[in-house]
Amino acid sequence: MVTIYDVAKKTGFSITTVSRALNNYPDVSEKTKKLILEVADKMGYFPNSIARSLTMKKTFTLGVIFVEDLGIGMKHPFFSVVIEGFKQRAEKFGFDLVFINRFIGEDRKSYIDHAYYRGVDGVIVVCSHYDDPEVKKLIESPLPSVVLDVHSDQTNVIYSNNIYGCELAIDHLYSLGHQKIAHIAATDGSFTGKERLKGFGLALDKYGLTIDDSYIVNGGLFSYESGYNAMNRLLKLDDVPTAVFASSDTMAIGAIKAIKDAGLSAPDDISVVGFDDIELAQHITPGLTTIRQNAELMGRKAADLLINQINDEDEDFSTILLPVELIIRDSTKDITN
Amino acid sequence: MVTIYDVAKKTGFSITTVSRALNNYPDVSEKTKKLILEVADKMGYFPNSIARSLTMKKTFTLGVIFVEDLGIGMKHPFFSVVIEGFKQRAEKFGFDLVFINRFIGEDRKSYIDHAYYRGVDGVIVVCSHYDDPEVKKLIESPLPSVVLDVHSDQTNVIYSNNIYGCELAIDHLYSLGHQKIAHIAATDGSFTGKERLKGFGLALDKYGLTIDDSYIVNGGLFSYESGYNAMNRLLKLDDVPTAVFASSDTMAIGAIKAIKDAGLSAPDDISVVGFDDIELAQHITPGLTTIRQNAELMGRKAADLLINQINDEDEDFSTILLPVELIIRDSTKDITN
DNA sequence: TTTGGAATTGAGAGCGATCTCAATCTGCTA
DNA sequence: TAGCAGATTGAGATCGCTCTCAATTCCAAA
Repeated sequence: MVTIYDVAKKTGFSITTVSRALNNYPDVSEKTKKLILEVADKMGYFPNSIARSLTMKKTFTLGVIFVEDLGIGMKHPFFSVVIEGFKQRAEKFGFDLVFINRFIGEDRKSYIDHAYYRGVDGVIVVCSHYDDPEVKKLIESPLPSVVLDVHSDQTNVIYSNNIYGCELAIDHLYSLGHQKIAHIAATDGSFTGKERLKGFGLALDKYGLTIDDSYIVNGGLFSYESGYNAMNRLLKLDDVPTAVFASSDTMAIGAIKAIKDAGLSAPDDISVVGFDDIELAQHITPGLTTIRQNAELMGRKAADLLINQINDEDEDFSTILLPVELIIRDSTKDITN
Repeated sequence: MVTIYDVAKKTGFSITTVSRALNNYPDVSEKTKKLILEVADKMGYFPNSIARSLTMKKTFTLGVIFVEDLGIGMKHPFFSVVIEGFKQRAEKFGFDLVFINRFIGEDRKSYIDHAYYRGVDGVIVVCSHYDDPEVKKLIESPLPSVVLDVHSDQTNVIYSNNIYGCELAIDHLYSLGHQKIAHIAATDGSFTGKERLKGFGLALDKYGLTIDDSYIVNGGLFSYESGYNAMNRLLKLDDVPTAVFASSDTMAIGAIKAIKDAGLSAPDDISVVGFDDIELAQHITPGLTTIRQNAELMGRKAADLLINQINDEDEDFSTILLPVELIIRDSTKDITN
């Protein structure tokens, strides 16, 4: 590795001057700057980020904290898209991504300790629980952060307009003649699950539909199995609903499977609406009608917000509400005639 | 941030001794070690990885290099699973993952420059092209590396038994009575694409089936669209094949779509076999018959190999061939009766 | 009580950069 | 030609840690 010392020796200037030239400071004469840059380039010099970080107390790395119960990590169909958007944007600004876990070496630590240990300039927290104490600690810490799918005044947050998304879903089902609409809720303590449950209630209210408790089934986690099991419970009801709104696409896909396994058809017997519009939604049969969240945009916005916060220390915290969109495919059906 | 100096001052020992105690060196008395550890813990001390890296020339980070033409990055249905396996394993050994791109700040650099800039201890190269010059440079460099889906004697490599996988696929189709078997090849310059094309040829040979050139369609990239377009070309043939073996699941799924769009059915008119067994494969209709690669295992093995290489500098390079498995679902059909 | 080797501890250099402050070098004015 | 401001350049500290080598302490054997 060629260091700044090597360049200094070769050019005859001091390391100070070399450093200045390399960083394009104004107080170096054009002539020497040109010379130094040339030599540095010829020698194949590039800075050592570690050494630089030590003095500057800035690493140009962003931490990714991925809290989730499913244990699927990067395989998550929605959040992997978010991360990719985040990554591409962050890289534009020269930031690299580091995954933050709860360990330092082999010792169990908190996320925040690990983030400080690595010296990341900021973190994005993905898929967090509403009241995870570690996330709370992190949000309240001075470390710049942006948190997805949580509401807070103490940091930057981004989430989709879940409430409106639910309204769109119910509007759609209602317009198709459905009145017996059930909800497969995610009650894993996530903000998203709560919001969508709330949005479901509000939307039913809008049409004066009564909310039958037995029509709200606790799906637990946002998983295929949860959706499958929840749907089976709905199918056992005396008065089976004609439509189901699931809190996520994964759940909806599980629900459709349960409907098929019961010898019924979606959408002929039961219409199903999901939430997220993951890649899979368009490929399954029937194509899943769902509420699209713009995952890529979520990632990009998160990067922008976080980097702004890092650069302007006293920037106020922002809350960004992203638009959602109804995507009509084949899992919902008009039952008016 | 509490540093080693703070702990030294508090305990009255020198930083040398504190460092030793913290790192569990044998040449500190039990008494002082215990005291130092206690105080450090009470003060909330943990090491600064940056400073440590600067002296040790080791960062305990692994670089992830994700070269692919599709631009989908972490959304890749197969490689995101590999990365997740790699990540979980690496974390067990105290390594964090950093994504390596081709930039340093805003300047275009090579992957290897970036890797050195970040000081990663090793890199995993995913989804690389057979003869990408940058990947080649990296493989030949002294930086420990493990490369997936490439063959090389100059570094550690891991890939699935593609040839055998093809044999399994053709065995299956042949046993169902198919003789007119086409291949949607990936000719994007990937090792995998080449191997599978070769494996396809070998398997046909085994049954003495002639290889009709028009039955081998150049799919280009491993993408849904490639599969779709390639299938359309096959459908235009005078003698349409009864079975298609696609070089990847994504392509196979695109092919099935093309078959449907042509008013035909998979598997009733044309049987389709994929390769990879991505998550989607089990959820689409018809469920995709495919050759399963163990992506998670691939990631884990990669981590083990890489970390071994890092720890034992003069370890020989390994080539690991992973087993594959035929997964029969509904996209293939017996046509003997 | 010496003594010598092992155990324990500490001083100081070094990792590769940035940054402050001081020194030197310009060129222009008086 | 002296003086001075502004432009260039450099010396040395610093970031937080590890590591080498030297110094000190300890304790059992002589």
